[in-house]
Amino acid sequence: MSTAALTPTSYLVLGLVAGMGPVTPYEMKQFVSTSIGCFWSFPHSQLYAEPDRLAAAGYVEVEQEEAGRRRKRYSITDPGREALRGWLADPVSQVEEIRSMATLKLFFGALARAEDIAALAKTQAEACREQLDAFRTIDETIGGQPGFEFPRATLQLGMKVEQAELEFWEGIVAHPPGS
Amino acid sequence: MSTAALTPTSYLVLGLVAGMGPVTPYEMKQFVSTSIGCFWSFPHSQLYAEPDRLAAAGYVEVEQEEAGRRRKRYSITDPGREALRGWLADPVSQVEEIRSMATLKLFFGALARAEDIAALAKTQAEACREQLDAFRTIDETIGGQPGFEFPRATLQLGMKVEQAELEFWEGIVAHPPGS
DNA sequence: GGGTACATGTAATCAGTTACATGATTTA
DNA sequence: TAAATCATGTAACTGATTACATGTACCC
Repeated sequence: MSTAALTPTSYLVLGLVAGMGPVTPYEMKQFVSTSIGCFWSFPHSQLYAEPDRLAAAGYVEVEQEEAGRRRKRYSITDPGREALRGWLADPVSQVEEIRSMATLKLFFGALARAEDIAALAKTQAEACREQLDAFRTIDETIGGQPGFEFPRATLQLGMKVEQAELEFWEGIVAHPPGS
Repeated sequence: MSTAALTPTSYLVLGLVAGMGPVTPYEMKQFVSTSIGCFWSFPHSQLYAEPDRLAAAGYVEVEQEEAGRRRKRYSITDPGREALRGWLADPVSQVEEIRSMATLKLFFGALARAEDIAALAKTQAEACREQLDAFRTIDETIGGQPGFEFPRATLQLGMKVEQAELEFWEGIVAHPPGS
């Protein structure tokens, strides 16, 4: 039971275990791919490594199947529930950085050829449109299903941000900087 | 001269060296803190480690002062310029994920107390407002200075995204999900 | 001339990614 | 029953962060 600080990934997994009940890494993987994965993706190997780290810290319990695939199934413990509660009760006072390659390239636009920047902006605008469509599809699929209000809210955020970025890149296409 | 793939940080440093001419890590640090740092921050130790990695790959040259602080000063080479050009000419077809702790907490909102989510939303809205103000101040400082059109454009993106996030969190404050 | 802030770097650690590898189940 | 694919993991690597450590210049 170490006291090592938990990472965002830790809380993500802890939240999944808390919300999904006794669960295997693969079940989490399935769920992630159609939900959180939209705004916080990671390789499935994390879903095998992190639960064991959480178990070592006493935040989850593991039970392994005796036969067949010998799956490991994780459940949250009281300390885990408490840690999750504490994390959720601590509001985030920082805003996240954009940190995108596209923005980085735009920043160095003066070193690029004008047509490269134009292509960048067009490609990004198109990517934003596709992402926006994908979000809308998911949003319609979820619909008004009870119990999904919060995931749905994050989707709304994704759409708002994507819309803003789309407008920005369209603006760059229409009026390239330094011209 | 290795062929290891360059990371985003590599290109960031390469772009700085290309744009600033023969430059020391500290000078890059100074510049970053008032520009790229807004949307892509990192510890200064990277500005000491990465140039040496780039030098090993032949993308930059290093010259060390003989006396005093024995600073290392880096300049871009022809292969480096070519690598940077190639990178800039390759449009980015993916959009970046949100990947923020605040969004993660909102996603798991059903496991939190209602007042925690309210506090989260209020705190985030306030943080967005402050960030927006900071961006506006920088924007006014840069003003219409020639040669800063591209960095300024990235600032515009930051403001658009921040504005969208602000509206979103204000919406959560006004109408909490699942109520 | 001593303290303080600025400037410059190194070392150790580690989370996250990449790549690999194998077992179980389905389907044709 | 062969092959494909689904499911489940492990091992190695490494970029990024954290923490440490020291040197230099300036100011009172």
